[in-house]
Amino acid sequence: MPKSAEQNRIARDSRRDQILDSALKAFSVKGLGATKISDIAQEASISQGLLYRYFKSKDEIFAELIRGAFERMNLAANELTALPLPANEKIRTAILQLLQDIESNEDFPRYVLLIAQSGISDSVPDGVKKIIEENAEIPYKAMAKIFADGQCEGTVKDYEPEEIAVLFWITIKGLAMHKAALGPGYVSPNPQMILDNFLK
Amino acid sequence: MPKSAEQNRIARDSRRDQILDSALKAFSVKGLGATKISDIAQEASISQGLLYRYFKSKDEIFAELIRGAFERMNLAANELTALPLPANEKIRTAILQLLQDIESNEDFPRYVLLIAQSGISDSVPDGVKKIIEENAEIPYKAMAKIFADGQCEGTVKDYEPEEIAVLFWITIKGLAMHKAALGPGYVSPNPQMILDNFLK
DNA sequence: GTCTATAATTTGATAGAC
DNA sequence: GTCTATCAAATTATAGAC
Repeated sequence: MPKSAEQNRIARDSRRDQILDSALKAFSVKGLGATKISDIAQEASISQGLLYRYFKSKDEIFAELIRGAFERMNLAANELTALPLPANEKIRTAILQLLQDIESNEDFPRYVLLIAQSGISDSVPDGVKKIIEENAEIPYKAMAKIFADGQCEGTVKDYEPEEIAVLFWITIKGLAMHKAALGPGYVSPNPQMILDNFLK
Repeated sequence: MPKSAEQNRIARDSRRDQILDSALKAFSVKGLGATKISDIAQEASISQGLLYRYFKSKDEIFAELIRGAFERMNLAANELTALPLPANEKIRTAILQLLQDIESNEDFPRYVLLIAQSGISDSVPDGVKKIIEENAEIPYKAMAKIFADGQCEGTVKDYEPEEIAVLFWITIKGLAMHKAALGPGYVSPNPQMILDNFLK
């Protein structure tokens, strides 16, 4: 009995995901420019030629990963904003969740690295630049709004909400990169110390 | 009259410095793997061939930059430690100086980026890996000591000194990278807000 | 000291067999 | 769908002229 169209699609998607996952590992460690197509193929345990059945180029794989990273981040930001909680509880929830992700979700620091690298490098493909421009500010604005709400509620420190949001995200990015650089044996910071930076 | 040996050495050193400076610009923006020798030569306005009169390879240039970066950082850490001030004043001095460097010293964020990239990437040359291993902990230990002193003096928050030191450095690194990613028009954070994270 | 030209190598992408 | 073989382009590094 031949495979159904549905089965074919699922198999194809799973192969695609496998390649994307391998590419994420490679890109996050070596960067876009230093990652060879052969690195990705080897990590995915497939031949170099087969990879081109699923993606047209290295840049396309990279763009797909960045797109996915922002999609998840924006989804998370929206969910957080919509939570029926006072601002200080939203902040507590966000920090605990993000620290948890850094600790135990292997892909999370990789995505952070990917976005950090893309924002800095000017040698990313044009398509990716556009994605970054369209999305880079969203998480900052989302958190700035929550911090401003918290100030109205009297629970958040009295600095400019935009500045607090910058501090918030560079702390998260910094911790993710710190873990990526130092590996599993890194000094995991007390979540209360992080919360302390933002809440009264 | 022929140039003296001394004059020759100075001319040679200045050319070397010019190449290193161009390489720092290129590496910090594109990363080690994506930076081509021709990029560096073009940035320095010299031919590709001439570059090889001063450095054996791209890796050698990279190693030289990393070596220099750690040298400066360790020097600064030692000077700070030796300052005849109470711990909270040392911390204030360090933060104000580092924020100032991020703002107005163009090379500073570039060095931060360089070290951040080298710590994460596993495709750095072996010589560089050794330099990183030997030096990576020094700034963390120096600041942890100062925070511990400050706790004895009653001016620093009561979290683990090692954890505070991690938070300190990821904040600095994060701000440097944030500026590098967003360019001159970035949101510059209130220094008092940063200080607030560490001092009682 | 400096450049141009080029050799040698690496790498991205394609073609064709199974 | 998958792999091996191969082409074409890019890149490092060297050689030789000025």
